[in-house]
Order: sequence, then structure tokens, then C-alpha cells
Amino acid sequence: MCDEKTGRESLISKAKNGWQCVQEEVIRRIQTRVWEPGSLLPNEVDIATEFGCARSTVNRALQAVADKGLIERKRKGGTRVVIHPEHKATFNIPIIRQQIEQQDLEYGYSLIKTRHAIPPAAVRDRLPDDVSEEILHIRAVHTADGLPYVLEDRWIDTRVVPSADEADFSAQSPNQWLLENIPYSGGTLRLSSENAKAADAKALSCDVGDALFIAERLTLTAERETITIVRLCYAPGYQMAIEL
Amino acid sequence: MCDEKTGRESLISKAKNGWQCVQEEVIRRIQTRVWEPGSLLPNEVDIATEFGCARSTVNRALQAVADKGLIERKRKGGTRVVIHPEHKATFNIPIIRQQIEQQDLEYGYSLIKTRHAIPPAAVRDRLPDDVSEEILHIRAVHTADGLPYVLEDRWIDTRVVPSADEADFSAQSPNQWLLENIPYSGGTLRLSSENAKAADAKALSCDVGDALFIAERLTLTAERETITIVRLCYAPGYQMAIEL
DNA sequence: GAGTGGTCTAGACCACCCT
DNA sequence: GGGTGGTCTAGACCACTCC
Repeated sequence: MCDEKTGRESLISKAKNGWQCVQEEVIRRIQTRVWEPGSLLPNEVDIATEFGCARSTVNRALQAVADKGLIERKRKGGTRVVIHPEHKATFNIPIIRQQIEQQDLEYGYSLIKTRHAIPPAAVRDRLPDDVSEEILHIRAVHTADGLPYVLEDRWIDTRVVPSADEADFSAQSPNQWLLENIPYSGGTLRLSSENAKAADAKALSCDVGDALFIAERLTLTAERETITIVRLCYAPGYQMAIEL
Repeated sequence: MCDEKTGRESLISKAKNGWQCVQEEVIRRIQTRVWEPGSLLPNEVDIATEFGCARSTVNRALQAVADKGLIERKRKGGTRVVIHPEHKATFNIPIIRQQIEQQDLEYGYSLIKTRHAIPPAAVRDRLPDDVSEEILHIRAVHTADGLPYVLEDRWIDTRVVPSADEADFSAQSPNQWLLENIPYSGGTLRLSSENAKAADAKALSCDVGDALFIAERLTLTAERETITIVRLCYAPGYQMAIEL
């Protein structure tokens, strides 16, 4: 099943499974420019014939390659090698508590304050409608072995999630509470870098001006309503590692 | 095909396609805790019977849900709802030039220096074997409308990629050259934040101490040999946006 | 209109792994 | 041993879109 036209077993292939084997060979041909960038691949039937397998096996393989961003497929248009292949990576958005405990550190959490307020312009800009009402605002610190790890500054739209008003955020972080109680659907993540302001420095026990890693996340319901906007300020030295 | 036991068409479902419809319903049941975290799902045959479709359709749907990280599947063990579903996100690792041009800015590139040297300890630590030979070191700046955008500080293992010695990096950035000439396979990406050092500030026309967004990338061949280590220092104000 | 990929089906065999 | 998911097959129909 891993043979080519020659009938010899491919010595390169690592997987004997079938569609994964086809996938490997396809990727190899793209990388080695047997199939050049921008060019058209043979159709599924022809590839299936060449590999001596069913069309659906080839289909599975090509869909996987397409998911990786190496090829584009169109009905009638055929399958084409992408010109500028962007590397795609998938990573997990970490749950703070797990992230800390995975490093064998003791997780801690302390609420700084909760209040209802009209969000500042910087937050309102990212909300779909203009918020003139007061919504829930929470500030809290997550600690690892007692040391500040990340500062959580969160706005929850209580018009969308009224039950948040009854939650006890002194015992459970809003991060955790939302994950366990509100179905997520999608959103946006923005990573950036900022110098610590006085308030940040105080909460994170670092110096004013220190470079902080910032993750700002917007979370939506399935109906595209904004649940929450959170700004996570990680203490200096934090790294986010992603396998490619 | 989108019916439940009731026989009524699901009003919620948006996709009529088949496996995507099954997928939606499965996700809905997980989110609404019809199938609770940690619990076992019915086996594929039973689900197929309930939905009135073939097992392979259910298989396709469940594999997709598993890819999203909501369920775990084991042979004989069955399919289980993951206890702490981590949000998984996929994003594109940007090609610098494209990234700039997509914002309708004029891309520019200027080489600072190339040389052969023994990498410093911080870089050697991340290489698999201990490098005692001199390898290729390149520093360059990418600009947007003439303003520094990102500082590229790269080490290329010329024992793995000897052809890099012949490349002309004054005309083409190593970023681009590698993408176009060397097949990638995998690696690691680390995102972090650092205060600008004097050399960084000079190259990026910013102030010493400014918070810089750092992306450090290790790239490997299919044989797990290290091709290159690059450290990208983005100018202040940079944001990396990811859709979830 | 016609060729392509997208999907579904019914059946089959196998690898894994829990009990 | 037996139940589960993983995969393959051969055939079929459909949706899209290029020509």
C-alpha cells in the first residue's frame, strides 16, 4: 500500500497505515518540488490508482494535507500546491491553575476586587455594542508557590451572563468559573508586550517598567455575543511554548 | 439526517451536511452536560443508530471533536468527555514580508551583519549537540514604511544547511531564503517579553527598557536535525492576533 | 455541461486494550 | 476473549465551479 509505481516498498515511509502513508508521500513530493508551488496535482482517482488504494483513502490524506495548509482544494478546480505555505501551529490555551500545577508548583489565588462599573474606552472599543451600563469588573492574582504568576483583569458582560453576579470569586477564579459554567464558542486572542505600570508592578511584585507578557482574550457565545474580555499580565520571565 | 429520536428536524443545527451535523449535536450535548465531563459516550454503532446514519459518518464527526480536544478516544476504552477541556487554537506563523504587506505598508529589509562564530551559551543550550564549531550568524532588520518592524537575530547550522554559506542575505532575508529553499518539518516556538537592551533599541529605534515582544523559533529537519534558531524582536506596539 | 472534490454507505478486517 | 475505535473498500450521489 506504500508502493509507488515501481512496486518497491518506500524505504522513506515511516507509517504503514495507509492514508498517513499517502500523506507522507504527498508532503515529500511537495517539499522536494516534484509537485511545484502553484501547480495542479493529479485528481484523486489518478493518485488512488498510482498508490493502488481507494479514492476515499486518498481523499482522507489530501484533506489532512490541506488542513496543514500545504495545498488548496476546489471542486472542479482540483488540488493546487499553495504558493507561500504558512506554517500552521495548534496550541492549547492554558488553564492557569493546571499550567502552574504541571510545573509542580503550589497554585494560589487571591481576589483583589470586584465591582460594577462602566468599562473604560479601551475595553468598550472591543465590545460589539456600546456599553453604557455597568458591568462586572474583577481583578485577581494567581500565584505559584506564593509568588505572583499572572494578574487577571476581567470584564464580564452580566447582560449576557447574569449568573456571574451570584458567583463567589473570592473562592474560585473567574477564569475557572467561566470555564466550568459557561459554554464557550470562539473569540480572539491577542498577544503583546507592555511595560509594567505602577498598579501592575504592585500586583505582580515586580518593578515599574518591567516587560510583561500580555494575553488579551475576547470570548463569545455561539450566538456571537461577548461573554467576557480578559487581560492576563504575566510576571516577568514568563514564556509561552508551542510545539510545531 | 439531522433528526434526533423525536424525528423532528433539529432547529438549532446550522449544517445539514451530515458529519458536521453530528459533530454539532455532540458538541452541544457536551456543552449542555447531557454528556457530563469524564463520562463515557455511547459507542459509535449506537450513536449511528440514533442519528440514523452509517458508523463511518459518526467516526468522522467524533474524530473531528477529538481533534478539538473535547473528547478522548481509546480502543476498547470507548469515547470519554475530557474533564478539563483546553481550548485549542490554530494560528499561522506569519511570514514577515506578507504580514507587513497585508497592512498596506511598504516592506523593507536591511542586513546588519553576517559572520561565522561559535554561538553563545544561551543558543548552544538549545542545540541538541554541543557546537564547538563556528556556524553562521545573521542580524537583520525588517522595516514597514521605513520604520523598524522586527529585528531578526539568527543562527544557521551550516553543517546541516551548507548551502546557506552561498546565499546572499543582503538581498533576501534569511527568513525568506530558508522558507523557499529548505524543507521544514517541525520545531518549537517560544513567545515572551523582554526589556530592550541597548543593541535592540538601536536597531529598532526605540528606547532602552521598552517592552519588546519576542518570538524565538527552533526549526528542525524531518530527521530532527536543527536547521536554525531565530530570535525575532518586534518593535514596541506589536500585537499577535489569533482567531479562536 | 462536465469534471472535480465532498460526503455517505454498508460491510469488512484489524489493532488495541480492558477485564 | 471480546468490545471498541481505526481504517480500507467499492460504489454511489451530490455540490460546486470552471469552461
